[in-house]
Amino acid sequence: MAEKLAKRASKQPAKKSRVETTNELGRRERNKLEKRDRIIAAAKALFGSKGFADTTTQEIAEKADIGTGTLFLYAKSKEELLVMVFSDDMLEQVQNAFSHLPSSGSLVDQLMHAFGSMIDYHDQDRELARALLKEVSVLTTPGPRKDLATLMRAIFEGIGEIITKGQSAGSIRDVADPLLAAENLFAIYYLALLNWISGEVSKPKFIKRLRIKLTLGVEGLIEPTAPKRTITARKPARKS
Amino acid sequence: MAEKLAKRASKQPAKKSRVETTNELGRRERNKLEKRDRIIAAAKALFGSKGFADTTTQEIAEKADIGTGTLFLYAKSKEELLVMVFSDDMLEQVQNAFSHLPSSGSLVDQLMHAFGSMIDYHDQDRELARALLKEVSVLTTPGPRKDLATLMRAIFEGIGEIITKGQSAGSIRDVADPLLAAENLFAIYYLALLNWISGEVSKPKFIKRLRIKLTLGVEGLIEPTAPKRTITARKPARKS
DNA sequence: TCTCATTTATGACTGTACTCAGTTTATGAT
DNA sequence: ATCATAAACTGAGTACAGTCATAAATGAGA
Repeated sequence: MAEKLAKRASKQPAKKSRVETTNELGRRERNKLEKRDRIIAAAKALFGSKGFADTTTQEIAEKADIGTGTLFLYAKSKEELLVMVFSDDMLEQVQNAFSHLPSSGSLVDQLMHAFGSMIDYHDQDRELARALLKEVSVLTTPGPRKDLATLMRAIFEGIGEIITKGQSAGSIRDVADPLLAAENLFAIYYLALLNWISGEVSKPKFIKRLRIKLTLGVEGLIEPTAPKRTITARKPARKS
Repeated sequence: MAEKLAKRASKQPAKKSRVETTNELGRRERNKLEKRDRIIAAAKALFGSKGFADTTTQEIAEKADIGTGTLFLYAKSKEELLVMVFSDDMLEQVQNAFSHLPSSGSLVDQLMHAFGSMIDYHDQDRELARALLKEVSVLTTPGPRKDLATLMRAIFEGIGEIITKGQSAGSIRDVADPLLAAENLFAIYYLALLNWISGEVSKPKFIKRLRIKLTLGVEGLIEPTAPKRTITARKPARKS
């Protein structure tokens, strides 16, 4: 749930300034928001029951009680609509995943808890997840781009926090930039997810393997006795 | 170049056994192969000149001198055709990237060389790369699946070899499974690539950041003084 | 209240990916 | 050669995402 009302509330509310009788939005904005909600609700319902591919934009428009063309004022394409519909959901899911972490357990355990929760989410509807991940992997339109950026920030901050906890507990190096490390660990998760959702491996196998990969990602590849780390990129002698 | 002739040569050549006048394939198979080549050539040319979105399947069929319907006997969809067309190219590119690695240079330097070469490849035509990566990220149909699997194996083996070299040189831990590590490092590359191709960051920034991320990935997050590594997943006390 | 400009909505229409019923072509057997 | 069977091909037709010219709704100013 949580419909996120005041989303694209306004570009410029122009100049209703001065007396401003109502703090609320004008009829225009209210209608638009309400219509947007109807569209999202209709699309979510249909995608859920018939699947993404088998749902036509006509059907969505009909169910949302708007004209066929109107739909495309709210989403530039069917795919963008898909992202629009589920980005709220996913954000909520992510916040949920990071909010009740097991206070005990290793760094990897904590990561697995968070990722596991996201995995379960996608596992609810594999077909939909496939369509969604495909769309989300390469985004060009600014609307969904922004939504995804928000989602990613939430994820990276969540992971970053786990890492920071590990740092203050002493098991994690301080030089490791938590945000950067978060991106790396997420990358490991994401690619494993894509592979899983594409259908080759079973869920338990995927999860087991993910844990091993994350462990390796956390521990690194270098010999513990090897020379100290260099966090800034180091340019070789010279060339080109 | 390199058209990879004997690809999907045959399922079961039935039973031309016995006398077998020609070691070569029958007219049927030859026609099919030749047609496939024409299709790939036509598609590649058109995608290159007009872009993926602006090329119609009609045009491709026309240029390949086949009927509109015939095209879809060779590729289930326009997207699958795209993957078909470029998976050969990419494999070649990858083999090239890993074949002349700088013999000197750190592990990260070597990785950057290989990935850099792939990045340049995608940089030739961003629009096409976007379409391709989007399609490749989530694959369901078996044809492209197999092609991608081949590609990935080549990549993982290439990276794996770099890692193995590092192991025998002593800087890399022996317990680290090279294949697993390769997957992790590739994941870091791939997500950065997706982010770049989606248009947010500039190429130099992307490359610089990638190097830092890979360095972090190689060095890991744990305090060098921390307890020894556990490569097998370790189950917590109990729960659920 | 009545303009009038601007924003939002609409559905008939268009372009195109993909299908399918019918046709052609190759092949092995006689 | 001739036939029977199966494999491969074909393009007219279909379904549907997305467009666009026109219409309705809204709100600001008079």
